Amino acid sequence: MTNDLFIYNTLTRKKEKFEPIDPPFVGLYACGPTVYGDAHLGHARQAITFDLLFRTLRYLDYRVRYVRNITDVGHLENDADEGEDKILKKAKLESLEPMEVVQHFMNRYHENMHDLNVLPPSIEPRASGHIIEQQELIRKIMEAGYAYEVNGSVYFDVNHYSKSHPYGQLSGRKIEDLISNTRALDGQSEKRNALDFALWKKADPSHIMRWTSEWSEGYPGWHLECSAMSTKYLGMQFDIHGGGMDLLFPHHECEIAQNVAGYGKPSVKYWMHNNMITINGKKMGRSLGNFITLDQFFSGDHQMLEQAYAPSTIRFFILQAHYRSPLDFSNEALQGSEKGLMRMLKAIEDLEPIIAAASSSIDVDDLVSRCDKAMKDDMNTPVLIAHLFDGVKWINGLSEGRHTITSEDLEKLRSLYHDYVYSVLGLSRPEASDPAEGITSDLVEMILQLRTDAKSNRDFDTADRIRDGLTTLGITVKDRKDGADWEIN
RNA sequence: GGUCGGUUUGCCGAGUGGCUAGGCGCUGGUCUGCAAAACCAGUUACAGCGGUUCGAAUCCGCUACCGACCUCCA
Repeated sequence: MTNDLFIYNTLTRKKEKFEPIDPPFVGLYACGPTVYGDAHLGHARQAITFDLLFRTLRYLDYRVRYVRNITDVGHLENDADEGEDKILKKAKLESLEPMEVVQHFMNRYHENMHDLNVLPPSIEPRASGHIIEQQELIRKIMEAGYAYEVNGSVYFDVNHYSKSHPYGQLSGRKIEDLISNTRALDGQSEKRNALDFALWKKADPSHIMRWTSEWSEGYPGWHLECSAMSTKYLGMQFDIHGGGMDLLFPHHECEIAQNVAGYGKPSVKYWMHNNMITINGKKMGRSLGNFITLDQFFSGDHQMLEQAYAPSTIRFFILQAHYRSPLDFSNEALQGSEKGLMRMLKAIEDLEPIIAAASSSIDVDDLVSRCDKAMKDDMNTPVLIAHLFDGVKWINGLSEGRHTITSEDLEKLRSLYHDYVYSVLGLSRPEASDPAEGITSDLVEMILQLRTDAKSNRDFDTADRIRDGLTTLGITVKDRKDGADWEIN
């Protein structure tokens, strides 16, 4: 089995063999959320995609430093807004300190990520904590001659830069097309060219989030933080930079330009982008207002949701599509994922009591290598999951005596599911967190024992009355040969 | 308008020039006092029209429709 992982590099538009700059170390950076609102399904996809990559790389024995930032400053509403950023706008609205808003939504984001079994990154830097580094980078870019100051604001000179460097390579754009298609917005008169983007913005008097600098009291432009923080923690050259496809242009394109202008060469070897979640065929996003937050999914409290969905169901739903394909939300699809996940998890539990035999009637090695191949093919989780479901059929066959397995193969099969389902895919059985759950459980067990006794006395009236009573309470009884299982609906 | 991508069976979604993706649903069956659950089996599609090929859903062209980005966005 080789260790060759292939990943799709947006920069070259090809799947490439992953070769770290300094093996076994891997530097991974992914653009995290802007914390001015609750996280929605799209944020989950971004986080899960790069969590999956983080887990996959670790599974392949790489030593990974994963940096995922928190944007807590500097995202301009648009250039015409003259100094009011999103954080600040929300803060005014709710009469809170900007940092309080940031803290609030950051905490909630962390809770959501925990629920989704997204591992904490190695470092989670915040833009507001790296103003010095960002200013440093602005100076470097100015020294190199690729930025200019106007009225206390500093802009990147895209036109000048593009004369000696390719601009638009990552997003596949041509500078001429960009020039002819860029909308002329109000308040851009300061810029030499409509394509130029802000590195530093002078704050207007009403703007409370501000820092001092040699140019003005102001705040950094929104592309700058990722350039500054990624290189601070991962070095001038690092392996992988990820984010949502919607960040490709202009955000990541600008990042490349900033790094080349400031540091002399590009910093990122592989660019990876996850696709969007759609809802009724349209991208789910804050700006469109058509999003469903993760909390709403978990509670079922949204008009479009027919029920609550467990975090692991959401995770499985996302992993059942390839990260570069769009994924359309629907209740039907989510319910399908819920059922499928339960079936998979049940099979893994059923793996435990299986007893080994002298020979195997199933080809475990083949299954292992198919799974391995799927995962190393640009993290093809839908195919991996399809293979794992093939194995589920085998496990059921083993449980029912239709298949046999040697102890060696059984061990392989158990680690296969443990490694892929739990460690790499990061799936888990939805756990009951209600403290009353334990007592409920004991009570139901006790009642069911009475019913089993009644059944063995052929007192089916009593048995049925007990079952009907439990059904009314929302407890489904599932008879086995030697008793009964149950679940709360 | 420009750039890029997509259109797969009831739904969600993989994939490849010739060989059953998978899940859900549905249908049938096994098990069961009955039911449910579980398990097993069945369920063969690739927008339209041309072309290349022994053979295309898979390659090429055109058409239709959809989406993303071009302004903050995961």
